[in-house]
Amino acid sequence: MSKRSQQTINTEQNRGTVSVIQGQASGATTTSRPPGGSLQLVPQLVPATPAGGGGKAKMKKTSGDKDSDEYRQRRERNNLAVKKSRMRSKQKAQDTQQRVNELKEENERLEAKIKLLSKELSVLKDLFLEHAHNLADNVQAPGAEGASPAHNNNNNNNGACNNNNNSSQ
Amino acid sequence: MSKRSQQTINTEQNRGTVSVIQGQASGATTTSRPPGGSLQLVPQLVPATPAGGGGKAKMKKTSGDKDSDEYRQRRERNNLAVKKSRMRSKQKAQDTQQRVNELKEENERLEAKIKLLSKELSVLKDLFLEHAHNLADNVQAPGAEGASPAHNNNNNNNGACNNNNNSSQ
DNA sequence: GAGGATTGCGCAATCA
DNA sequence: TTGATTGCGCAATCCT
Repeated sequence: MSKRSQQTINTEQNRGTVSVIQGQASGATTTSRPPGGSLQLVPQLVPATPAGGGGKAKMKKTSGDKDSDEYRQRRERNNLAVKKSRMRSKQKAQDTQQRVNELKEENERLEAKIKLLSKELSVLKDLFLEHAHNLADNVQAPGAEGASPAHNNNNNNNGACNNNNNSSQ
Repeated sequence: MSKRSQQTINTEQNRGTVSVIQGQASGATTTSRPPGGSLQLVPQLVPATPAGGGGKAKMKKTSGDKDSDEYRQRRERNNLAVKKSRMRSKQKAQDTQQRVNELKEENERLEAKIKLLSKELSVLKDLFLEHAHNLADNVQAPGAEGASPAHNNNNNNNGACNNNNNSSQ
């Protein structure tokens, strides 16, 4: 992650573009007060013109700082890249949000289905239980011969297997 | 929306304006730049006046453009607000992503549950069907004993176990 | 090592 | 008026 940025609000052609880098002073939030002449903390200056010596900074077109053709080209390309990147980033965020919505819907559908299945299951189980009871009752009555609850049922049951399952919600 | 912020592209005009890289503190942001010299310390004032050319430089402390005290204060506050806003934005995006993950997990759980319930239901239904068939068989062939493979149900019940399984969807 | 992709940051316009 | 958002450009990195 980058940290330092420096924005030079300046302009081309002024040969004096300088960037100052200031170390971070945490906590200092005060408004900068122009001190009479005392220097503040550590601001380090970085001369923007690497040109050697105090003379003329003469940058070639292909390497000059700031106003060279190449610089502008690079900046422009970067600006483009930045735009593109941000666009995609934004798009992605949007997609993610959409995904959340879809998943939420899906979840609701699934929950509903679970509810339905559960109800169905419950009904069937009840049916079974009821039936089993009936069998048991009827088995007890006649002369038992080692009747097991599940098999060999002499079931005289007259109907009584009614169950209404209306899964209503 | 905003469009033209000229930070750098503005051409000519201020000739000494320098920008500072400030870490985070709001402190000194201004700089002056003696044209040619090597900079070592940072005077806090901004020497270059933006209104160099034809305008009148009239900067009061409380309304001047660019270098006024108030301006700096406003900028600083805004920078702070921007940071805050971006932080929140980023946090939100992160949360959204997290939400997606959670929902995905939840979905899987639900799907698994559905699968389980479906299986259970299917088993019960089969059981039911089998039973029903047995009953039918025994009703049809009362004379025979030990006709059905699994159960030996002597069930006089006339079928009639009505099961409504409305499985919709 | 050149060049696109990201990212943090400050500015300014705009919203609320 | 003031904080919150948002688009934009710059520069430092990151990543190919």
